[in-house]
Amino acid sequence: MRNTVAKQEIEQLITTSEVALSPSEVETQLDGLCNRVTVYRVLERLEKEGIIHKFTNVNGVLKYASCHNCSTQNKHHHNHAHFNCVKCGDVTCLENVEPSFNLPKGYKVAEVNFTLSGVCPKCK
Amino acid sequence: MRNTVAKQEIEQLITTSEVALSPSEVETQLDGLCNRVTVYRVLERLEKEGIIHKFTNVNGVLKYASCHNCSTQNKHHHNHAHFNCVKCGDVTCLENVEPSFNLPKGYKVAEVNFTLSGVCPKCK
DNA sequence: CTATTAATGCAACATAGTTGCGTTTATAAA
DNA sequence: TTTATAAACGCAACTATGTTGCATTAATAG
Repeated sequence: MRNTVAKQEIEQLITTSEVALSPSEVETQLDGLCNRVTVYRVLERLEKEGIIHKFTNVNGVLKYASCHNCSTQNKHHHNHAHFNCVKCGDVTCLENVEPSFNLPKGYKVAEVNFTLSGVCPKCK
Repeated sequence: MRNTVAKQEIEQLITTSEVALSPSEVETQLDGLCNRVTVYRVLERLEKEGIIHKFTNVNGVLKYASCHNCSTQNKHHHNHAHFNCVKCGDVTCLENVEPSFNLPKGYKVAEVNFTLSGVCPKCK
């Protein structure tokens, strides 16, 4: 992947952000640095490279966040929980929260999307 | 809520369906019985009445499914898992699968969205 | 410095969901 | 049974989100 200006800026934005960002939020924060389509494409590529991960919030909105732990492990996985605050709207990774569950036989799980909504500590 | 034709048909569709349905899937199956906007509005009302529940699949697509267990309990809750098969595309309720997890202090959970993707027993 | 091709911008399109408003119709009351 | 009322509906228009094709630009290897 080429080291373009758009890639640098978007990667920095996501990795330094406290909260997960949607493509349109990224676009807004870039303030015209690049085209809307480029935002989608760069985010897609960053995710393929394993630099960031994606998931959907409780409303079905696509969100991206950076990985902090996964790079140190053998296998990348993003099965941790995400929290969607209904007051401030922030979506954050709860990297240490992994759900446990018992599936019926016959199901083969590839991905886990575990998003909680409610009130975060800041808004409490 | 008035007992309209659209309400009857959509309620029956959702409750008899083996899989969760999106608004557009409902619209297709109704085959012109009512307007697209009506589908959204009826689904919304059915959900408010607690007859059906909604959630988003792994791709962020809104899905509706009927409640089988919750009406017999004191409190309605839809914290069970949903399974999204990547082969057939079906999204089904796993009504008996509830995730357990340990949240950090300060978070107050209102809703749980727990969607697994992978291969279902039929497609295995 | 040059060639290659990844990356971008633009325009156009597709899908999903929402809103306002005039009309229809289920339901309760006369 | 008829009538009044407001819920429910249809239509049109709009916003947001995401995608695709293609010509142009620019990062990088040689």
